[in-house]
Amino acid sequence: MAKHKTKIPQIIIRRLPVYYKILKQLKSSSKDYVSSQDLAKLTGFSSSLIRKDLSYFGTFGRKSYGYDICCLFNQIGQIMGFDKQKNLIIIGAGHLGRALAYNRGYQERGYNLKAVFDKNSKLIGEKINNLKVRDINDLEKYLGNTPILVAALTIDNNAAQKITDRLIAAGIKAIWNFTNVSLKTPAEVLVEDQIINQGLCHLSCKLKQNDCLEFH
Amino acid sequence: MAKHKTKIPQIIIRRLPVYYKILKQLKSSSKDYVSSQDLAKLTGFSSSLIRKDLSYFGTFGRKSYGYDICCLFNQIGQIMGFDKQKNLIIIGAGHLGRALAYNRGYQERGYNLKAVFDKNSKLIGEKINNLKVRDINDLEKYLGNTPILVAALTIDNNAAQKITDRLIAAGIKAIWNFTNVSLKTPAEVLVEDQIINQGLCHLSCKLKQNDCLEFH
DNA sequence: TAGATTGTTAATCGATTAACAATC
DNA sequence: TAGATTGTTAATCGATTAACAATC
Repeated sequence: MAKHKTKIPQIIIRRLPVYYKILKQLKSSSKDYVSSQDLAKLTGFSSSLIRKDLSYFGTFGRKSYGYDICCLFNQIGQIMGFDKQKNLIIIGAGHLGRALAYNRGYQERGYNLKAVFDKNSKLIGEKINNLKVRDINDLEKYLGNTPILVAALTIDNNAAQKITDRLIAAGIKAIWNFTNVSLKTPAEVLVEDQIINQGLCHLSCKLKQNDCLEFH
Repeated sequence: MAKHKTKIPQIIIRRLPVYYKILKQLKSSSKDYVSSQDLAKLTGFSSSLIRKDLSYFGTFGRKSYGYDICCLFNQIGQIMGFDKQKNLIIIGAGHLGRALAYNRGYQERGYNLKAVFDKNSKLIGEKINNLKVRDINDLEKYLGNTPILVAALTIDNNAAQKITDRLIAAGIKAIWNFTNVSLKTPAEVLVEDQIINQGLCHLSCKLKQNDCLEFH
């Protein structure tokens, strides 16, 4: 796989999971190769764009055959770093934290869910998907003993920045942020905002444009 | 508010919720006006882009003052259709469906959560956030009696397309899709894919670029 | 071979930024 | 008034598409 000194454009990063998902489906089909035209039909992107995206990382295709499905799947997995193990914790054992604890899809992407934390003493000790809920007061102690890269934040908005500061002080490298707070972090700490309600905003906006909102 | 015959570009639609969120925060501050420069600092977009975006919908600003915070907040809410009531149901009372049932943020955007459905007889009748879980077999009957615009889909992948077909046959106009399936729908039915694991993909990709994955 | 399909270049399209007249 | 800030135009930048030589 070609290594790049320059950063991968954000816009390509956003398409990689789409390719990955389609290729995963194709893996269980009888075909070995897929052309950029086939991928265009399945992704909605143009075949030209797909070839351009893929050529950004190296030359994966075989002229007149297309792309080896398994090979490309693995390559894209590697480009996204799925072959590297990443330990993950969840902060907040509420409804959303709980749903995340049951999320499938960690392993496939190289994530290991290691712990769930909460401040509510009624929840501490409870088992969620075989993980004991830990006391948030033990956060620093835990992080001192276990190398954790990523923390999912599913807590109240008003506690978000405080916990973020503690996580960063304890060496966390990335935050998967489900709160509505725009977290302040040093440049080297990654934040991925996962705003659930954004989907509702987009739908509302598009429903309005389709004139579906007039008589409701 | 200026009405447009042409569609709002997707890229602007994606920024509207960001403006909305920031303006909501500003509303509870002591200021009445906000300049495009202030908004630039808060959103990360350039002031030029912000003025351009807003001018797309009309002229909201006041030269030398900036934008009236409350007025702009309401305008953007209207542009996104938040002033119109939209009934919503959730299909699937698993961990994710449950989390969605407890989601705050519906009302503010004009959504009313009306019902939760599941196929599991053990769950049917249970109360989730004051909503009784209904039998999926009663879906058509229910939709025949109650006008519902949007359905959130939090069910198994292998049931997703089948339920989608039933929802569309019963008149649903938009699907908030939490499954991993690329749903096939008629052009006039909106689908908003909310792929939870996409955030994990992006984080992994960026961690790799920051060389955080080497020794884990 | 003839047909298919890649990888890449050049052309096009669209989005962002810079700049500034208008004006509060 | 002088300073601030919008709304808008023109310039720039970046992303997508079209086209095609290379080649399997």
